[in-house]
Amino acid sequence: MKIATWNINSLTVRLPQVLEWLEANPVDALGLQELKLTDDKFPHLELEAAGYQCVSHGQKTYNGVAIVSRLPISEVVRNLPNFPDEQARVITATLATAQGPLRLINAYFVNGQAPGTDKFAYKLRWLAALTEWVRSQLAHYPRLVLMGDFNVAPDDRDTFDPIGLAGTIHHTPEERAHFQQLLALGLHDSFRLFEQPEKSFSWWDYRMLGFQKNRGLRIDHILISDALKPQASACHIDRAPRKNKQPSDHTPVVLTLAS
DNA sequence: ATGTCGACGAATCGTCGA
Repeated sequence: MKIATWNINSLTVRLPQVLEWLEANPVDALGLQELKLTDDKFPHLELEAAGYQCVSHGQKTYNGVAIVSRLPISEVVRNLPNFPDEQARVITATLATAQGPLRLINAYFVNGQAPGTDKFAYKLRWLAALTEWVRSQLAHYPRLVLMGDFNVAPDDRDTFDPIGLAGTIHHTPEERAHFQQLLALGLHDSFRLFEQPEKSFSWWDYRMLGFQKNRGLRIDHILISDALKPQASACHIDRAPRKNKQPSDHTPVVLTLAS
């Protein structure tokens, strides 16, 4: 089975690309981030016609996440129960797979703007709350996936300019320590379980020909629990959608689990 | 620093967030 994550930067604008991508890449589950629409505007009919059930946690203008799945969805939790938040950033659900229940946490991590700002402080508080949520979920669901737009480049391989961008947002020691704390819960960065091309990125700035120059970051991740690790057979970044005429600034990451 | 997007409210652009 295949599971993917994609920050689509407005589902209103990108729905045709999502449908096109799913047709070419019929994954079992897709986590979306930055819907930028409310739940009443979520395009259930169009995705159902493509064979997918969806659960969403949206809001107007900003943020918003959804799980799009061919597998039955249950036990949906919106946002972090331990962290009251007006921003819609997390949706957690159970997928009924042939191997049993799989707990899927799909998140749009806080951007954080810059170290020293209020937004950065919010990012660190949010990260701490997320870690506790993942810890508690792992205790109940050994088969667990945490994926989404992490807004963290875990190490120097994950940025086009490790020296020039050292200490800036996505690259700070605090953010990277939080990423390591997530791994310490018993999770694995599935992308790094396999040999990958150098300079593999999942996001490129719209400005200054970022994609054309491959000035990007790897900030979209799929973390899998110890129990799922033996099943993982591949993980790759699909750069193709970034070449579309009106692309998202992010591109999908796809995990393959052997049955 | 920002050369790009997208949403929004109020206009036919300015502001915010990323």
